[in-house]
Amino acid sequence: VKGNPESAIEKRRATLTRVAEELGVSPMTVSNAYSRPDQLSPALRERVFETARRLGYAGPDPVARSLRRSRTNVVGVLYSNPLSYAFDDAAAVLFLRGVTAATEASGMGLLLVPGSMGAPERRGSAAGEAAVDGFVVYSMADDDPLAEAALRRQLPAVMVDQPRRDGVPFVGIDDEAAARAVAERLVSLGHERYGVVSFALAADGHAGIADVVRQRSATYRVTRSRLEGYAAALSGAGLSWEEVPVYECPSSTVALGRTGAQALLDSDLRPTAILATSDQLALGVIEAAKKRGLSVPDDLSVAGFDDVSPAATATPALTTVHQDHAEKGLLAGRLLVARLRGEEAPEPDLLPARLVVRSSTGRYRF
Amino acid sequence: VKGNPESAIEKRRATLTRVAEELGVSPMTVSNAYSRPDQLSPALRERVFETARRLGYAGPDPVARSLRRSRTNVVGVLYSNPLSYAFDDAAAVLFLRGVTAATEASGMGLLLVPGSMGAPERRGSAAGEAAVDGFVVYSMADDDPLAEAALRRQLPAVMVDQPRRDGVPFVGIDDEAAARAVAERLVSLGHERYGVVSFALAADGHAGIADVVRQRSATYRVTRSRLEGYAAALSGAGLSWEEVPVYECPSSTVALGRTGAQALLDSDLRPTAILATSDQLALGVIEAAKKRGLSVPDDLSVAGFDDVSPAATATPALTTVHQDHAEKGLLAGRLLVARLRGEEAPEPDLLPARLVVRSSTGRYRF
DNA sequence: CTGAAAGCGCTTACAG
DNA sequence: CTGAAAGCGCTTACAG
Repeated sequence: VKGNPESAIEKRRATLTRVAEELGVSPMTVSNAYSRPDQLSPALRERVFETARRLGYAGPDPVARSLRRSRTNVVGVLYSNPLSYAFDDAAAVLFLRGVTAATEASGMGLLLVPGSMGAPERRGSAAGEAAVDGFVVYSMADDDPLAEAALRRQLPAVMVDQPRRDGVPFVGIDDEAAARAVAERLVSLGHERYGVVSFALAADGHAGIADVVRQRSATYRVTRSRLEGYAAALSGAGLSWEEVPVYECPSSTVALGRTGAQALLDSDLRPTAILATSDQLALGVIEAAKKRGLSVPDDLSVAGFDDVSPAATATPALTTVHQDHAEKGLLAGRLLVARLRGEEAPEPDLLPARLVVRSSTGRYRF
Repeated sequence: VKGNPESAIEKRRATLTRVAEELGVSPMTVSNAYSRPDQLSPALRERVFETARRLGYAGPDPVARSLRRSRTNVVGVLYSNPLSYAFDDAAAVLFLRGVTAATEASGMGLLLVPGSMGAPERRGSAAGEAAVDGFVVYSMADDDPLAEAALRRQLPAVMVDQPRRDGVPFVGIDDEAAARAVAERLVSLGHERYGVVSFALAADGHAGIADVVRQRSATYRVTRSRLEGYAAALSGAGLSWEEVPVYECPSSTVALGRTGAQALLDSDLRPTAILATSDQLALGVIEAAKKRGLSVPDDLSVAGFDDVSPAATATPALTTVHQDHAEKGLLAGRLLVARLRGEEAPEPDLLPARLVVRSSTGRYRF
C-alpha cells in the first residue's frame, strides 16, 4: 500500500535530505517539522514524521546542527587527572552536583573532558577537541596543559579554585584566610609543635616532605593558599614555619593521610597538632594516631578542611573549615550559562567559609 | 617585520582556511599540521603553528571535525530525572566513576545528558540532540522517553539495571535472586510480619502504599525485580505477600526512608522486619525506629540493598546486598568502548552479588 | 610533500 | 506555508 517500501529502505543512513526526497518536499520542510513546528501544517508535519519513522530517521543529526548553529548546548568540565578520581572526592562530587543542576536547568549537557592519560604529546588535546560552548575549570594546577588548551579556545569559561586570569571569572572561597583561622584556633589552644599533611603541590606525583622552596612554587593554587594561611597564623604566633614539616600526598585520600601522619608521628619531636588540607587526609591522620594508641584530641589535635559529610560523623568529629561545595558548583554553572546566553553576569564575591570546631582538636596537654 | 599584522588580525573568527590563506598554503596542509604531522615537514608545521598563534587559531573546530569524521569521541550517559540526583546517590556515583575510568582510558569524553525538566513536549529531545557515539543507559524506567529517544538513534548502547532489549547488551546483577536471599534470611530468623520501603515503581512521583497492581506494573525494572524477590521468599515461607505493606518513596534518600518507616510502624500490626530496596532508605528506617525508642535489631530488623559506604559504618551496621557498582560501570563503559571500536565484545554474564549479614537484623523476639 | 574538489548533514536568511 | 541556494569548518580520497 505504501509507496515502494523495498527501495525506500535503503542501505545508506537516513538523513534529513533523504526523508525530504522520499516525501517529495524540500529539506527545509523536514527541518522545520523538527525545529519550527509553527512553519508547517500539523498534517504535513505528521507525514514528515511518518516518513521518518519508516526510514528509521531519528531526527536531525546533533553534530551537523551544532556546526550550522555554532552552538553545542554542552558545558565542559575540566578536572585534574585522572578524571575518574573526581568521583572519589566528596567535595568534587558535591561540586559536580551543583554544576549539573545549573546546566540541566537550562537544558544543557555536561561533558567531562578526559585528561591526557600518559601520552605527553597529546597533553591538552582533549580540551582542544571537546565540542562545548564553554568550560568550567575546576581545581587544576596553574600550568595544567588541559586548562591551557581550553582557555586558548577563547570560549566563555569560569575558573573554580584556580588562579585568577584576566577576563575569566573566579568562583571560590578565601582559602588562605580560612586556613589561617584553623591554624589560629590551634595556636589559641596552646599548641607549639605542628605538622601538616597536604594534598598535591604539583602534578608530579611527589610524596614526602615538601620544603619551603617547593611550597612556594606549588602549582595548585588551593594548596598554596592553604599552606600560606597556616604559615601566616603560626608565624604570627612567633613560631618558625620553616621548622614545620609539610608532608605532601599526591592525592587526597584517607590511606595517603594515614601514611603522611605516620611519617610525622615518627619524628623525635612529635607534633601535638596536625593540620590537614582536606578532611579525607585528616581522617587518615586520625586513623594513624589511633593505631599508635594516641588519643585524639588528648595526645594529638587534628583539623581538616572542607567539611564533607564524613567529617561530622567521624569519631572524634572533625574540626574543619566548612564551605558549600554544591553551592559553589551551582554558582559556577549558572554564571557560565548566563554568559553563554549573553546575559549580564558579573563575577560573584568570594563565597563564605567558616571554621567548624568539633572534638578532634583540644587544648595542648603536657 | 611580520607581514601586515594589521590586516592579519581581522574580526572574523580564525578558521583553518583563514590560517591557510594567511600562510599561502592549502587548507589541507594546515589540517595535516594538526592531524597528520608525518604529512609535512617539521619546519612547515612550525610555520603553520606560528601563523595560527598569531591569528588566535586554537586548532580544528571539534564540531566540524566530528561531522566530517562522523565520530564525536564522546559517550553519553542517561540517568533518571533530574540528572543532578545522580550525585546524591552513592551507588550512582560509584557507577559513574567506573564508566569514566573506562571512557577516559580510551580518550573519550563522558556526556551527562540532561533530562527533559518539565517541558513535556520536549520529552526525550535531549537524548536525540546529544552529540555522542553511543549511550550508557543507567537505571531508567522501561518507558522513559529519554531512553526511547536515545535507542531510536540506533547508536551502540549498553543498558544497565534496565530491562533487556534485543540487540542491546545488558549489565547488572540478578536483582530478584539477591532480594530473595535477603528476605529468606529474615524468614530464617523467624520473622512473620514484614514491611517494605521501596524506591520509585514509576516516575510519577507517587508516595505512599503501593498495592499489588501497582507493583506488577512498575516501570523501573530494578524495583520490580527486588519486590518480586521479596515476594518469592515470603510466599515460599507460606506468608501472604498481599498483606505485606509496600511503602513507595519517589526517590532513594534517608529522609524518605524515615517517612516510609513511620507509616509502616504506625500500623496496628507493626512489622518486626522491614526490607528496604536501598541502603539510603534502610538508614532512614533505622532512624525512624530509633526515634520511636525501638531497638534495631531487638525490636525491629532492617535490611538494605547495595552496600554503599555508610552501610558498614552505620549504627547498627546494615545487613544488605553487596554489589560492586564501580565494577559495573567499568564493565559497561568498556563494553561500549569496545563496540564503538568495532571490536568483538559479547554481553557479559550477570555480575555477582552477595548477602552481607551485619547487626541490623536479628532473631524475632516476642 | 602538496593541491583542488567534494561532501559530512544540517539551518537560515532571502524570496515567493 | 514552501523552495533553492549558500555555507557552518573541517577531512579525505584522488591526483600529481
